[in-house]
Amino acid sequence: MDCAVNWEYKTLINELTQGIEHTKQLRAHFSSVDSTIQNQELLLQKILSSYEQSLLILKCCVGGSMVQSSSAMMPTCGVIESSVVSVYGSPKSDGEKRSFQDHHEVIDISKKRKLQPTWTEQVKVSPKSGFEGPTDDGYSWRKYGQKDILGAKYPRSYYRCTYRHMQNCWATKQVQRSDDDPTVFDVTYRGSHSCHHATYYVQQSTSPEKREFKKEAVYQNRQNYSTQALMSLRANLRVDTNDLDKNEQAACHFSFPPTFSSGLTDENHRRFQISHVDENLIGSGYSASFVSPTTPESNYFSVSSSSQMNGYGMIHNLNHSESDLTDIFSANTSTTSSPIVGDFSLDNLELDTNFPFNNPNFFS
DNA sequence: CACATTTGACCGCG
DNA sequence: CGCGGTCAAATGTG
Repeated sequence: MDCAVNWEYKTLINELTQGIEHTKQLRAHFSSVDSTIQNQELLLQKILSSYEQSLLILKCCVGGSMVQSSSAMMPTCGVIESSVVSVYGSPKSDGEKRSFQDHHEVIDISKKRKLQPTWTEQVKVSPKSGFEGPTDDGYSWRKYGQKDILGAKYPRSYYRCTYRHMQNCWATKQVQRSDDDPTVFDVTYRGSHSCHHATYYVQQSTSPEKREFKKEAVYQNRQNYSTQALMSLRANLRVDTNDLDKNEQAACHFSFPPTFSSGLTDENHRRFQISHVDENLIGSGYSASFVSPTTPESNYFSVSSSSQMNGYGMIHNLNHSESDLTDIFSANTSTTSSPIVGDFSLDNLELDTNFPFNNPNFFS
């Protein structure tokens, strides 16, 4: 399947290009008075994300031979390019989708859905917030259903990304109030965002009451997270960030690429943690083991047999499988490529920038 | 009018 | 066949 190889190749190029671009931006930030630490962290995360994805692609492709992976990866590595994304769409409606629905692909859809990484967190809301549910988490969600669940006191709400159609973002989440503690909501996320709208609080399209909801806690969470993420990055990415903390001023722009672990949102907490799991799972050098600190009054995470707990008392339930890779790839770059910067050298990164990324022959 | 939410119907899976 | 997840028409909201 040539298109799969092609996709992998393109994605790889794209990711590495982004990595370079973001690193360059980061370098600019280091010498900029206007740079905030958050900006720098964001960029670092983007960079890391790009390299992680590239690594994963390489592992997928090299590990199990390109030919094999082509057929195997096509569905699972989540081709979310606009031309193909409809595969993941509703089994009903949309003539566009039908063109992809030969027998194989129908199976793939179902597989894909199942294999999408899911993770659960418990979000405690303060009673004064009115028990409306967990606040917005930096993404725009649109409710598409509600169900009474057997044995549960409260109905479960289903949300999908507002930008599902506009940006082919297939992230969904389910919110269910805990039976025991009505101030606690179980939020199950499925799939990761490929949209560009994972903004802070700027362009919220959620309802006003939601917007009001617990922003401070989330914000604090993000801040803490960012710091931790930065620490981890320093440890894991081997980027020389010694000067990072020195620049503290603000020039905020958030336009997150739909990469696996970018941005400063809660959502990205989760992604980092997933990547940590992937490391164990895949046995790769996947090294982003971010921890997600939290404040007692904000988010906390549930314990279960499959949970991971970090040093901050934050726990994630991660239902994962090898095909978590899927999501990494499905979170793929809808950011289209930034230009390759020829004169940039990543002195502190252990990456050969002379690598012939643009040479298709490398992959053949 | 353009969104978002609600809610009953539908569908696939176990 | 029941349950959970999703769809989509109806309704609500700004």
